[in-house]
Amino acid sequence: MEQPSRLAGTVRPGGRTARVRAAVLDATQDILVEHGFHGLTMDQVAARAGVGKTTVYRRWGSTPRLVADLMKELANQSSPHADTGDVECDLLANAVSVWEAVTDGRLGATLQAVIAAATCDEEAADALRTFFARRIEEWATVVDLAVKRGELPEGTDGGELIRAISAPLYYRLVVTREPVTRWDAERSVSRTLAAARAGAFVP
Amino acid sequence: MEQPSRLAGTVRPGGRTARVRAAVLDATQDILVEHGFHGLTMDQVAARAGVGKTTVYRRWGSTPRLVADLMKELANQSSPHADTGDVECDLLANAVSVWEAVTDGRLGATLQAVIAAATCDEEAADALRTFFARRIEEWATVVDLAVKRGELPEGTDGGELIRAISAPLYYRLVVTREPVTRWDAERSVSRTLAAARAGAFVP
DNA sequence: CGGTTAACGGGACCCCTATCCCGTTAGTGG
DNA sequence: CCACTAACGGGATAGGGGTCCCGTTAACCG
Repeated sequence: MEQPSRLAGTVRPGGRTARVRAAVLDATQDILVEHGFHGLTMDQVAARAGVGKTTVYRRWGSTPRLVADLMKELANQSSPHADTGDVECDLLANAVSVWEAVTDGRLGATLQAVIAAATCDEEAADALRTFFARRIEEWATVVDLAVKRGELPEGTDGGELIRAISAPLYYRLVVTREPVTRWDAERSVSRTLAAARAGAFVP
Repeated sequence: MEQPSRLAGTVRPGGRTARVRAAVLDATQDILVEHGFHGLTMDQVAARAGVGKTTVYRRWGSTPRLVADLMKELANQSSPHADTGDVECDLLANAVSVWEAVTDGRLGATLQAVIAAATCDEEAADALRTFFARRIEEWATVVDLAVKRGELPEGTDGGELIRAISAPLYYRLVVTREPVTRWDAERSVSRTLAAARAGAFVP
């Protein structure tokens, strides 16, 4: 149930271990797409990945921790954003990437699974917090640059602005469960930008 | 597993049935507060409510449907909002009521449970959609009144404005899992209002 | 290339949860 | 007040997910 102790003996991160990890994480994502988080069992993951059930339990312990590990893996594949020199373009790129992530079957299913897992597992919640903290921080830089260029008021809080852009999209996805369209992404950008230009993001 | 057929024979909504329903829903909420949705089992609900396990299965069938029913019950207790004659006041009241709902142990636990249940059960998802659709519609009226008074631009979309106010709060609660404060509620109002005054909510 | 041992795999076991059967209780209508 | 039956309750059963034990495999190191 615990991650195996790394204190006694030597670690072996070599070939087989890495192969097993990849197979298990892949199988997990497949099952999430097909059955969602509620339909994810250690049993199925093991069978699908072609590994022993015991192995999955030993290394991950539970489905929430499995999903948390998957999220950490995806967090590392974070694609760097473009900096076009125009805030509206940059922020639209951000909103659209959120929309795509949420719409895309594979990534969307994983995101929703982590959100579900986070409600019952602190490790999954941490993975989620870390993931978004990093994403927000990355995108906040384009706001800072826009402030330097004079496109937005001095002192505009970049992190809060980025949050404000994706919030309506996730709100529709998870809370009100309304369809999320590209149109929603575009409107969120223009609305948030209107508030920002009016100085609403300056504390 | 199905709701018992109401076609053959007579329905008996009288004393005992209503008492059982109330006891079960109460027990459900208690368990949600203590253990969350993942720790909710039909067994515990039955035991806690002091009713037969069979009864709970017969009338609700699963925990997501139990939670969905609880949500419908709470939706009917929807408290009407005040209309102070000042948009900012009204919207602040809205944001604060969301903040309180999310912060309050009992209601907050239930809300998060329904959100979790909605990811794996269509009935729970429906309950959620219905609940929010109604709430949004109710509060949208204060926006319409403000437009009539000339406080906001003609054509402002009330529903979207209300969504925009609560979105950041739920976003923090469910997605980024950051703490939600009254300060967040206040900022959300002022930012959304700034965008609205700039005409960002006029299609 | 061969010994050492971390890591994996198969299968038996166990507990918890869902389901079923049937006897009992108590609303309902006359 | 009585017959009727919808709805409830207890207990026995079964199925599936999780745990454990121990033999096997293959990475690491000299």
